[in-house]
Amino acid sequence: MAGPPRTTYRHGALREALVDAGVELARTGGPQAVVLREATRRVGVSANAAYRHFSDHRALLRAVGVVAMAQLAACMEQEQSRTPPRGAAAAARARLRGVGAGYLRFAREQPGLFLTAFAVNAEVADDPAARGDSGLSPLELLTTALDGLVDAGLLPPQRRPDAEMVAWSAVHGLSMLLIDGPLASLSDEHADALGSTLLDHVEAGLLRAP
Amino acid sequence: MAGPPRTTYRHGALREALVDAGVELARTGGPQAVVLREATRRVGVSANAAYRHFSDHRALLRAVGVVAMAQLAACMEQEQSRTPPRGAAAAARARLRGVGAGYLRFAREQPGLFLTAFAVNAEVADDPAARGDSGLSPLELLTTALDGLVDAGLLPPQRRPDAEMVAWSAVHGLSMLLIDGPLASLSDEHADALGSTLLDHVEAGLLRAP
DNA sequence: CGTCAGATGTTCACAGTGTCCACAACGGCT
DNA sequence: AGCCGTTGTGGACACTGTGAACATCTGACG
Repeated sequence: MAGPPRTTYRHGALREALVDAGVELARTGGPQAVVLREATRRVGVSANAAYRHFSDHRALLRAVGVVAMAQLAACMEQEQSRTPPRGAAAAARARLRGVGAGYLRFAREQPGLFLTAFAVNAEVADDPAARGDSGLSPLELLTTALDGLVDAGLLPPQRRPDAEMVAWSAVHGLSMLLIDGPLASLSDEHADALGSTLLDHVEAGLLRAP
Repeated sequence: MAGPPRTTYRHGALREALVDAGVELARTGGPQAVVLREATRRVGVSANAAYRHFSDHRALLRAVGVVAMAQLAACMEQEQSRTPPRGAAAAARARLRGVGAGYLRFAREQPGLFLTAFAVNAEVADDPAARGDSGLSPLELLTTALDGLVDAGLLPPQRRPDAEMVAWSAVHGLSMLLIDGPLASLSDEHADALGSTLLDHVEAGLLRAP
């Protein structure tokens, strides 16, 4: 007499499923598109079910942001391991370059996720899950790369303080301008070239004059 | 016998009033806070009245963004006229510095408006109203300053291409990081110092080595 | 093995938002 | 005076986030 047993009960991984749905929404539509009800709809669950796993709509957005931040870190690491360096100094430079290149690439290839990561940046930055395979957050990857440059004797110690903020500002700003700023209509080639130029400038501003 | 004559009819400047209300909302709450119904409520008019002047909620937001962009330009101009320069070369440098300092100051002092201006950046950038007193948009102010540096012999012509994007990226990125990024909790003093350091780096990266 | 508490999902409900449509008032035109 | 386009109103709808009460499942404990 009882109806068919509900398949939605005890989903088992509702939280992950909702985050996945949210990530997909963010990927295609940015932070604005990650709407709680739509995520539950995609998972096939009632809207309020989400409230058993997230206190808030914002909590869901934050969880999506954490995933996005982790993917950013992964993208940076992937770019770092692209060209195996030879020589300690070259390796240190390549690691910084990888940080910047990965950042820019992620912003171009996944603008929705990129924006989502930074829409909740302050609340996500130090989440233990917002890390890449190496266990480092994007900021830590940058910091590590800069420390490596100091160790290699390429970055004068007196220029080390706040260097991450200067470098980060540059790539972050360019990313924003490329995503929906005045540079949004640039071709991929020009955008790549501009990214390269920008990274050159950053290095020029930081590294010890040869 | 007819009811009291309506004061809301033929408002005369409803569009401006709605934009003003929207600006106030954006100022205190950022782009998210500029909600159409609240703006009409503040003006004392029915919600649908807005649709006689804006096709869309987004159109209202865009109008607010234009005002914000104009205020950004004004802030930059104000900073430029702060310290009267002596000597052509120093004047050229001061103009670039003013561009960057004004940008950073506006982002710190009016984060809501700053974010609103860039929330709709692509649709606002070339609006004729998004200008300061000099009639120049923020980007044009920067371009002009850089051209001035070339004329003054301080910026090597081969480094001129894309220089605005490099410079803009730096200040824009720092602004974002200061507003709701990992630098949001910085004291004003530290933020100012960091801004100064960043502008130093930008200049160092651009200008001809002495 | 039966029962009961807590976890998890559902339904109902409400306020708030953007937006559409039909209507009303005003004011300048002929 | 009379008409018509402009501007504002009222009501309605779909959608969102969110709270409260209810239902169902599951694991722990007797």
